[in-house]
Formats: sequence, C-alpha cells, structure tokens
Amino acid sequence: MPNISDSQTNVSMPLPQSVSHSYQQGCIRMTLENAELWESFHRIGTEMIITKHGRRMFPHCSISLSGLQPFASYVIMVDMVPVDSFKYKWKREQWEVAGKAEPQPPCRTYMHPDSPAVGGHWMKQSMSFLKLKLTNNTLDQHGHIILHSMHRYYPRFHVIQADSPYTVRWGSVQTFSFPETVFTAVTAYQNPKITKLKIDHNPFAKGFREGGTHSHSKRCRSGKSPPAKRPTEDGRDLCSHSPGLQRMPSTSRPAQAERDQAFSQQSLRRSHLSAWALEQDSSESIHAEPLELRDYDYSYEEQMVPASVAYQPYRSVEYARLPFSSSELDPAQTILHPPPPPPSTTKLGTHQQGYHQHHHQHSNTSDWSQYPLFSYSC
DNA sequence: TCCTCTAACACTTTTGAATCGC
DNA sequence: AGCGATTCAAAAGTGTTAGAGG
Repeated sequence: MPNISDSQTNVSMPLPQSVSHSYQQGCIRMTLENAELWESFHRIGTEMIITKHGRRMFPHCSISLSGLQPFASYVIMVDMVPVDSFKYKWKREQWEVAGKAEPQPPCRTYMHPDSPAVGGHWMKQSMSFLKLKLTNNTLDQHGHIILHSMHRYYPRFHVIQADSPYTVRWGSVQTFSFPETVFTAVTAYQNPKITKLKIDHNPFAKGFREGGTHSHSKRCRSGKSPPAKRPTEDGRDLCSHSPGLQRMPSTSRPAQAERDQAFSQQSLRRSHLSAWALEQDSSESIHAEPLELRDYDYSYEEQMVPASVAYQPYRSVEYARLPFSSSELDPAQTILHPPPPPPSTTKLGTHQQGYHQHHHQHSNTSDWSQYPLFSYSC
C-alpha cells in the first residue's frame, strides 16, 4: 500500500501502483470489468449524482465471476457502504471534511436482475449493474439505494449461493469490493474534471459535448430531433482510454479543517484496511472483504429465520448473529443480516424446511431491494 | 452570503410495440 | 400461425444552470 499524502486522500482513495482488477476469495474470483474507467475517475475523486427520483451510476458497476459451481444457483447483490463517518464539502477546488456524517439512511440492497441463476450463467459473461439507481430520497418507494449527499461510499458485491433470494443459505455468502469504486455522492457535480470525464465517456451526455447547448440553448428550444437509429445492443465501450488526469493540489486550509482532515484520513485508512482486508501480496492490489463465517455454521437448523417484523427503516444489527460485540465493529465491517419480509407480501411456505420456516414472495427486485440484507454498523 | 438541492432544459440512447417478410 | 428482423415513437437518461431554500 503506498503512502497516503494529504492531497491524495483529500481527493480520492489511495490506489496502488500496479493493479490487478480481480480478487479471489476461496474458489470464487471476482473481477471489476471496467476498472480502467473507474480508475480514471478515482484519480480525481469519483462523484456520483444522486437525485430524488434516482440516478444511474457512471461508471456503473460491471463485474465478472469465476470459480462458481456451474450448476449451483447464486444470487448476486450489491449495496453501498459508507467509507467513513464524515460529511464532505467541495471548497477551493478540493474536498474537505465538513463535519460528522448524517445518520445513515435506510439500507437498501440491489439484486442483479438475473438472480437467481446458476453459476454457469454468471460465469458465461460479465454482469452489469447498469440499472442500479442512487437516490437521496429517504422515502423512496422504488427500491433505489438511498445515500446522503456529500458522503463517501463504495459498492460491495455479495455472491450468495441460493436457489432463490428467499431461500438464501446464509452460510454461503462471499463479499467483494474494489478500492477504485469509492465515490462521493453529490446532488450536483463539484469537480469540473469529473464533469469533463463523464461527458467524454457517457453517451447520454453527448448532447452537452456536441452542439453547445448549455445555457444558450436552454432559452432557444427548437424542438426534438428525429429519432435516432436503433443502436447496437452491446455497442458501448465504457473502458475506453481516458486522459491522464492529475490530482488537485492541496492548498492551505484553516487549522480546524486540517485537524478534521487528519482525523478523516486516519479514519479513512482504518476503514480502508478493514473494508478491503489486508494485502496478502503486493501485486494483489484489489482487496476483498470476506465475511468471517467459517467458524459459524448456518446450515440447516441453524439457518436464521427472517422474523415477521415490520421493515426496519434504519440499519440495525437486531437480527444479526454476531461473533463479536457490536462495539468492536469497524464502520465498514460486514454483519450478516437476513432480510425481514415486506409488510404486505409475506407468505408462509410449507416446504424447503432446510432453510427457512417462512418464505417471502416478492413481486420484483424492487420490492426485495427495499429491505436491508447486509447491514453495517452506524 | 454561502451552500445544497431541485426542476426545467436540449439532446442522445434505450425500449418496446407495431409492422413486414419469410 | 410463428418467428426474426426492422422501424419508429415514446420513455429514459445525461449534465447544465437558474433559482429556491435553509
């Protein structure tokens, strides 16, 4: 792990020099598909727009898997984990700590729409979380992942061996994350370099890259253009080359901000270490966040049964089986956490006695994602 | 005054129903 | 009738920016 200078952590998470964009955990190996693009953003401090109605990520999460059992079913999920307990602000061309983080919004988990599918399906091609949306609306009813603006997060991927999202074997969960996917949630872009990079790479932003619409055209609307020809389904290359961008230099700050900054960096380092575990090999620069489950056998009668309780709007460890006290938890530490059922769609099951006494039928992934699956301390 | 958030905007891309040809 | 390819309109998604609100 390289040293972390002020200017580096002020803008983005540290990134090792040589990067292999995959991590093997047990037999399962996960690779971040568009890692180069992520790195391009990471170097200048990735920002993700969040809106009331939900905004897609760009770059979006795209991963590939290997080492799965070809005929076993898996559910793939992703959630967002706070990097630290601070709120940030963009000031003088750089990010500064702006105080303590807001209380965590409701925890949401996004399940890949192909879930559940057999290992052979997941390994056949990379999977994209393109339709994952981020929102700052804590009352969101669409299942989007709720984040706080001006806070930092990273996506965390879960590979769960299960026949369906509702018959999850809670012992067979593996979790992965990638350092370069850390981002700051914002309601409007702060760093103009990020804006430029997004416009350069995001096809939806072409209207702003070409033709010079902007504020002028805003007042000179001239009607819709003819519909575009149907594009190829897989045409986009989101991993295209990006210009080498430099970190913004650190400038002088008020003394208090300096202290906050130092505290933030310390916290950031700490959470970074815990979130992505310890580097085992200097060449293995991507870290995973393995769930420490090997000492805890959740098979059969020890499977946790999702209780028929109302939806918990905030992250909680209420249903977790903790091998340690919650006070020992690092902010980024994973806690296994079964999904409580949605209030209106719960059904009782009569078979599958090996896993759950109750089965919860959800109409779609949006329903599912509204309920916390993996919580983390807050 | 400063900071954050929202909505409207022009434009591109994606989606899905309708149509056509075999 | 069934299937796949094509067309086209509508919906979805993009960053910008003025203005509102705390």
